[in-house]
Amino acid sequence: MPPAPSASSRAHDLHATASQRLRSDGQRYTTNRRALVALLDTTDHPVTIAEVLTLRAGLAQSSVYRNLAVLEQAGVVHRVVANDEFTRFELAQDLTEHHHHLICSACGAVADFIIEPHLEASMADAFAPGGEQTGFLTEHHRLDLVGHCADCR
Amino acid sequence: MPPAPSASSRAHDLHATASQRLRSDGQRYTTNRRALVALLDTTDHPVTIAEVLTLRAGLAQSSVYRNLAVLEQAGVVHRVVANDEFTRFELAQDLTEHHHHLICSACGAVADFIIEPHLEASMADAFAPGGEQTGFLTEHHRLDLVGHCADCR
DNA sequence: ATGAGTGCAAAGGCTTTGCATTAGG
DNA sequence: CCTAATGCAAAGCCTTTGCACTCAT
Repeated sequence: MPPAPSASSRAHDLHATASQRLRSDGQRYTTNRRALVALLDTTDHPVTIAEVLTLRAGLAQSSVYRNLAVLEQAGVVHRVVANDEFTRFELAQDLTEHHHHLICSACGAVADFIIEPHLEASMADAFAPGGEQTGFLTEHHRLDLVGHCADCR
Repeated sequence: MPPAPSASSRAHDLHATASQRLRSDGQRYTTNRRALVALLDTTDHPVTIAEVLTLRAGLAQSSVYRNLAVLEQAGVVHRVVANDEFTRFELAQDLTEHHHHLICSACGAVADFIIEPHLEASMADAFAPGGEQTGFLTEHHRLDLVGHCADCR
C-alpha cells in the first residue's frame, strides 16, 4: 500500500476530482459546492443537514439540499441512511477510504470505522456472486454496527 | 441444526413469544398487534407502512405507527432503514432467521437474503472486538447489498 | 447576455400527537 | 370498572419546490 498522501495534496485531488465529476455531469463546481466538499473533508463522520447549516452558517438550507443532491448525482458525495430521521452525507468512498459506520441506537450518532482488510476481502468475494443468484446486481455493500456509543453506554 | 419447525408451530411460537415480550414490557397483545405480527410473518421482505395499510385495509394509520413502535420497543419487530424515505418493519431476527437485505438503489425495493454461515461467523467474530476498541458497544451488525433489483437492471 | 445557481418562503409528504370513544383484563 | 388501545383529524418536521434575483461564462 502506498503511503497516505499529504493533507494538501489530498485536498487538491479532492477538489480537482469533484470539479471533474461535476463537469462530466454538466454541473459547475461553485463556491457553495466547494464549501460543502471542503466541509465533508474535515469530518470523521457523515454529517446531517443541520450540522452543515450550523458549521457553515450562511448557506441557504435549500441550496444545501440541492447541492448535496447534485454532488450525489455526480458521485462526489454519498447519502448515508442511519437509524434516525436525518439524512447524512459523506464524501464518496472512492475519494476517501472505504469504511463502515458505528450507529448509536440511542442518540443516532454515526461514526466511521474500518475493518480488517482480510474480512473486507472476504466480503467483497462473497457478495457479488451472492447477489447474482437472485437476479440482483450488486453495486456496493453496506456494513454497519449498531449499538451504543461511548456517551450512551 | 434442528429441522425447521412447521409453519403452524412456528406461528404458535411466534405469537406466544410476541405476547410474552409485550407483557414484559407492560403492553397488551391486542387484535391489531397480532394482525401486524401475522402480516409480517407472511412477507419475505420488510414492509412499509403503506404496504401494511394496503394489505390490511381497515387498520387506522395512526394505530399502525403506534403499534409498530410498541412492538419495536418490546423487541418483537425491527425497524429497517433502507435508501428511500420509507421506514420498513420486519419481525425481529431472533423470531425468524438472521438475514440481510438487498436494497435496490433505483426503486427502493428491499428483499431478504442469507449469506454463507462461515462468512457470517467471521463477521460475528470480527465486530464485537472491533467495536470495543472505540468505546462502542455493539448490539448487532447490519449488512446490506445495494444495487439494482431484477426489475430495475 | 444568458442560463445555472442562490435564497427566501411556501408547499409536500411521512410521521406524530390530541382527544373522544371503544375494548381488553 | 378502569386503564390501555383505537380511530379520526390536526399538527409537526424534514425535505422539496416555486420564483425572483444574482453570478459566472
